[in-house]
Amino acid sequence: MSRSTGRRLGRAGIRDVAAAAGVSITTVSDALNGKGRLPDATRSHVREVAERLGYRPSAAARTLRTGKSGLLGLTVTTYGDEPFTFTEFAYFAEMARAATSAALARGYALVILPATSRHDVWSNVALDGTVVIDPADGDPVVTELVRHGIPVVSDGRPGGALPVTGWVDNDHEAAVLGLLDHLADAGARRIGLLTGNTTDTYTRLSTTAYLSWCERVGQDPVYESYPAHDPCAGAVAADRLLARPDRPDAVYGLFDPNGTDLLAAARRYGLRVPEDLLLVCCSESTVYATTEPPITTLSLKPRRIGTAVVQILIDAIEGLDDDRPIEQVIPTDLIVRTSSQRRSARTAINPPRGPAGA
Amino acid sequence: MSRSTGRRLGRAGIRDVAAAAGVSITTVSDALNGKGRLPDATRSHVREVAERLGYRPSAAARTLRTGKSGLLGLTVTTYGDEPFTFTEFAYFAEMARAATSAALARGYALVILPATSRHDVWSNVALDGTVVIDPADGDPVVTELVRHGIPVVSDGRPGGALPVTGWVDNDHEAAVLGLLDHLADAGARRIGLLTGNTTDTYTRLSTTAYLSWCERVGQDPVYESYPAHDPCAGAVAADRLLARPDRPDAVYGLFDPNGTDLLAAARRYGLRVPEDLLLVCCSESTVYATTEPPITTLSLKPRRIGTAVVQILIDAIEGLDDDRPIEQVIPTDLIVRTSSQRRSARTAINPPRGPAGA
DNA sequence: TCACCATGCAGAAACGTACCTTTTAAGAAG
DNA sequence: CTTCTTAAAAGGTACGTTTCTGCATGGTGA
Repeated sequence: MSRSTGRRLGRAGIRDVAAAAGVSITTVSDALNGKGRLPDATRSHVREVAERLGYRPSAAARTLRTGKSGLLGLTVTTYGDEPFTFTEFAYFAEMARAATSAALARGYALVILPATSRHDVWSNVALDGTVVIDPADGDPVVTELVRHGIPVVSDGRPGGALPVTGWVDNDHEAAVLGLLDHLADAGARRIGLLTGNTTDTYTRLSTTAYLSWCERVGQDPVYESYPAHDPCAGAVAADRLLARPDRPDAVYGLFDPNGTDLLAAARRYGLRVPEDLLLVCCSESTVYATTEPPITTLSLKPRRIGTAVVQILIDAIEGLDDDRPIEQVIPTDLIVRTSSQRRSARTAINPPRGPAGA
Repeated sequence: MSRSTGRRLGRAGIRDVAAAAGVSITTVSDALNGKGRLPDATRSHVREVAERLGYRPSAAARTLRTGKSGLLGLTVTTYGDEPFTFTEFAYFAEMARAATSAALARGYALVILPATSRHDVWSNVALDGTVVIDPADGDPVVTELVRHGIPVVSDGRPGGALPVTGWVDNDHEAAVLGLLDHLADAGARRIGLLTGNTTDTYTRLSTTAYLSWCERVGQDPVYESYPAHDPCAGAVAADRLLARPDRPDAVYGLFDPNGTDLLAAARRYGLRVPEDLLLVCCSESTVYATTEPPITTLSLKPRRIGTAVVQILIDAIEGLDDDRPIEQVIPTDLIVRTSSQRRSARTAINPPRGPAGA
């Protein structure tokens, strides 16, 4: 009845465009989507009419029809008790940014979703695939998604035989070993570790790599751990580490804020960096380039990871699986600054030197 | 034909649940959505069957039918030439995090979208509403959305008579004036400003507030500006500012990294903070609590802003407009630390809390 | 006994699009 | 003139829900 003439109060639909252009619905659809075989005259005419009516195709209808929504989930698992720690550290922010850019470049958009969510939120959005950051072993959400045929690519090697479509990760063991060697080369005799008591893959692999390195070189492990989600706990743990009787002469901090925390702690104990204490910290933040002294950092290259994860995911969605390897290891980057460079790597470890004049 | 028996290869639909449960589609829908009038026996039976079949309602179909997708856009305008500077600073990360949490708590999810995007990405996702961070005057995307009846709430007072549904912002002028007064109280005679040459509202308002303050107290303005999207330019500009013949004895940096940049520049010129130079910086980062010395920061309270923006938006979507004011001003928070406290101002405010002896 | 009503459920019409199939028109080849 | 080929466009169905309307049934008050 009121079909061909006036829309009630909603947006203009494809029918209205067809009526206004004097063609059929099929023609409009084909003209707008560049399909079918239509003369350019018809095509441009339809386009013009659609533009004039302010026609915008219904994403829901298109998704229903085609089965593709153009949406990718971005899932962040929670650390500790925090309800939702998205972008808790610079790493996540950078990674999410790169993933968003990469997705957009291929016509997809990212939907931010928490790993531990009520079922309904996940059901209410049609996802073509999902990126999972650091999934827990046997994550029920991931299992469910894969069971329903939705591709899942994880940032971080999945544990517990999680059936993901692919993953991207750093070689954390190699990174830690290389970093510890670097500190030892700079003259460190006893290297300490500031780590988290969380069970995520990154923390676990890094810590075990540290322990195995210690065993290899015959050093007693010296480490303090703390709940990574508590910002204050890091400073306290840093203090604890430097207060130990077996105080280390070099420290590696696994988390982003550890660098400034350790620097502050060193100051409180009157330890000079790098003369009395070598410092390295895993961080993506640029502040460590301008601290006093600048601190050596290990970058996990979140941008490359975010990009790679999305590429693999979209390839899987579009059936181009053979393009790229399903598993990718991104090299880390040790940015060496003053805090890990002892002036004389070979001479006495603690030469009494006054501060260089201005 | 092959309708009631076997789904071809896709997911189980509501029809399959109805058939398996021996009821009608209507009954399944009502049972699962808690509508209609059904005895609890039927309801639980249907739920059980649906669970057994692994039934997940199609979000696309539901959206098409109801007109509500449960998705909110989160739009970030670009700074300078950068293609997409999401979470360039800690502010965005925190704000996005809070917005995501708030949305999730009310059953919505956020879709990250760039302000300057190809049309098709915006068309491909059904949005119930959109959050826009710091929209440009007369932003075409915003105009288009509003014209299509989609609620838009902005973070930042919209300029150019942009027809948004609502907005949330700080009182930037008041914040800057209060901060400058604080520096003057601490003994500053000539306060400099490190600012950006971008045209966004925050930069503009803050800069003009600085200029009017200078005029009021009769001080010549001393400022340097730089392209805020270039990380290196900030350090250079900080250096420039302290190299001027009319060197300020206090500086306010508008952007997050300015604090460390200014601190590094001060060190290069042999200026002690706060003795020779008072420092304040607008930042959400926690690193400034542990720098040497700790730096006073102005927090814009991104979490409160993110939460408020989402609440207003969802209220508008659900027609609860009368609940909250459509425009909200969030107070800023000046976190006073050593860098802006001159000794003579009062006695020692911060007794050095060294760790109690080992 | 007869309305009458509440309860429990089923039928079927949308929602707006994409695409498969069919029709029409118009030349070209026989 | 017929038949074949091809371009151009129309018809109609399906995607999977929600929801309006309506049909039974059985108990209740008059």
